[in-house]
Amino acid sequence: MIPDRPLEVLKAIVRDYIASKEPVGSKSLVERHSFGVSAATIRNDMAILEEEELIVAPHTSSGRVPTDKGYRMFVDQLSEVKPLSAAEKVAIEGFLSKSSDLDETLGQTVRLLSQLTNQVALVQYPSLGRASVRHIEIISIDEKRLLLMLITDSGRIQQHVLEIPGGYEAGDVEKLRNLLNESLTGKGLAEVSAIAKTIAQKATGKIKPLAERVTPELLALVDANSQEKILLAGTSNLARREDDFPGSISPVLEAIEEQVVLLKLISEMQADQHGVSLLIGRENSVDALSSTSVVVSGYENQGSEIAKVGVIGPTRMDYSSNIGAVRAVARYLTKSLGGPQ
Amino acid sequence: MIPDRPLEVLKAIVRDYIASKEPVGSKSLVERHSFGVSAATIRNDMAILEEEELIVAPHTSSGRVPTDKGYRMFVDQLSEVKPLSAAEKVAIEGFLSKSSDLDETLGQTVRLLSQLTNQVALVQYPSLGRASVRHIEIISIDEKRLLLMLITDSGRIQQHVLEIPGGYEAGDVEKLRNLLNESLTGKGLAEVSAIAKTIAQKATGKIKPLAERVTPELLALVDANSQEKILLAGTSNLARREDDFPGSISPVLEAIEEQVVLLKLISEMQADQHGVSLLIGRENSVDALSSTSVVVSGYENQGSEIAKVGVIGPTRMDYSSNIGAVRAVARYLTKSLGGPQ
DNA sequence: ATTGGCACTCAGATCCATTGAGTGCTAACA
DNA sequence: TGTTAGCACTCAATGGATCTGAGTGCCAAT
Repeated sequence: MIPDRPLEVLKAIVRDYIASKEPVGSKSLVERHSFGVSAATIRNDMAILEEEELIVAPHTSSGRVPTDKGYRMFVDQLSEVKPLSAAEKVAIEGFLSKSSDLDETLGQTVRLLSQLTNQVALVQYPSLGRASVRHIEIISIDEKRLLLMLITDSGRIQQHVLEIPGGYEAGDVEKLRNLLNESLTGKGLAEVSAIAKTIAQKATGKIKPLAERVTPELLALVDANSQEKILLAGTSNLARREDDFPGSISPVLEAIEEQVVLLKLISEMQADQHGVSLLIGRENSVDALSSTSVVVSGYENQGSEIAKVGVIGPTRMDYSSNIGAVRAVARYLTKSLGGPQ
Repeated sequence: MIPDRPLEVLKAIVRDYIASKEPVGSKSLVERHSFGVSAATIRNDMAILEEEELIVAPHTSSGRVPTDKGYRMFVDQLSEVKPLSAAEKVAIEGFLSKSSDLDETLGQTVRLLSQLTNQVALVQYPSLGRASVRHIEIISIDEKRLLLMLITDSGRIQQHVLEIPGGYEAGDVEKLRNLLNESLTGKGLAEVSAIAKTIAQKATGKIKPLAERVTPELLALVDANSQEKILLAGTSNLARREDDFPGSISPVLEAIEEQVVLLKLISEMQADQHGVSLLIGRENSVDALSSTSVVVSGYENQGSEIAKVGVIGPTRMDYSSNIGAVRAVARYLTKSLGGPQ
């Protein structure tokens, strides 16, 4: 176990390093903070911290820098996070109270979060594990094309245009729509595939060919729907902090653009005491992201946790305020989505 | 007018500089190309080019680098562009023949183009100047919410969820939908706003409150629809070429993320002889983009030119192949969109 | 018009000495 | 036992000073 004062020293080192980007030494430490002991004593404490691999010296004789493990201990010790300023709260309220459309809401959220934190913000579209069908709609576009829509109770809307080479009759479309809605509304997405197949078989007479054309597309929509999706904003915020990345930022940007990688990463994260979860540096398994940290929180849609929202930035980030911002935005997002019910 | 050989020298300089990123000098020039004259002669030619501000020497005594004006002359001289490889053509065909959904098609296109060129690719959503209403749909989501949809003949689909605090009756919705479609289908978007207002006034009896709730939202959809929109892909490709940008790339990335700026830029561009239009370096008015070039081509949807697709990258880019790729992708995109008609 | 020759320039590499922040250790101290 | 002052030591960074070489501009000869 690490004694008290060394722990304080660690916190001070993290804070100073985050603020200055310079390795911090014993002298500047006693100057800036009032530990009531001399630099030599601090040096002894720092030796302990180095022993524990919480800090490291970039060069034999220079100040110390927190390791991933050091940051981790720092955030775990973090009892309260920096609350948002009044102005920030107003900004959040204003942004999120506008719209009731899922796409818009998520888009605004992610832009807001990136502005609030000056980091790259990300939001995951509601996952479909527990979602169910709210409504299925088939709309006539022209003589040979239909628009098939699937609306889930999580508010996600998926649509696809399909060609009907031989044309169709309005009445048949109407019948099929009613049939589909009767059998599928309220069912979980997982069940849809089984049920839809029997519909195609049971369908009688004229609407059979139409049903056989439409149901596979419907299944494709379900699939596309359960495909996870991420929205990003503020990529340039990463570039602005170029020098926090050893070689070049480009591999980092590439990794972030790769949705699959990001999805895997955040889906494995579990919320901790603050309702917020974070991965620091090499704690994540993606090599290109070894000098970034990810801060996410789950948000809820109509009462059940469904997806994550958060930021990604250099390990040397202001954890306290980022955690605060992510948590606040997740809460407001939950409120905004769950509200109208 | 610039004599023949100096022009050839300019071309050689551009090509060598694009390939090597090193300022190119008279000696390496005669080595790599067979001009049949000595380095001293080339130096004289280079003096002419410098006089014309087509090339410039970064330092008093170093090789020359093309200026924006030099690049411009180079591309204007470019009689044929590099054709795509067979593999690239296959990739394009494969990518674009899949889907008939506008969103998907544009998304795939932009990713394809960014891979093909290793640049940041962009595609503008069809503009709405000449678009008209194909269909308006109102779908019941639950007791107190409706989904309003606007489908234009350019294939763009816009939707919005709206709350009806007091609830509504299915029959009224049906009536309103029919009313709206009867009066608006086929009308240009510009006319919609005038017509919709009279509808709200003319609506009688029970459906009047509903009409008054819905029509403003419909107008909002039209607005949102005529708002231009751009899709980007491959931002990390810019970062990979960091050293082509003087200070830092971050202002460049910021400018590119700023859709308004980009839209203004590309909407002012007019196609030239290749069906492709380009802005080189400071030819564009955005300061942050002064060391980038933009290559765009218009694409058509159902026969009328509606929007642009292209790439943006460092001035020191391979114009020949980028022009080729942009042109090819624009053509295939036109084919893919205009096809199903 | 082209060329060989030559003096000149200047960015970049290399080397070296200096500086100073910071360390680790030890011996004295409370 | 924990704290401190003192001191020798390390090493990245800084700033000349020097060297090198690719490349230029110009001139006289062809």
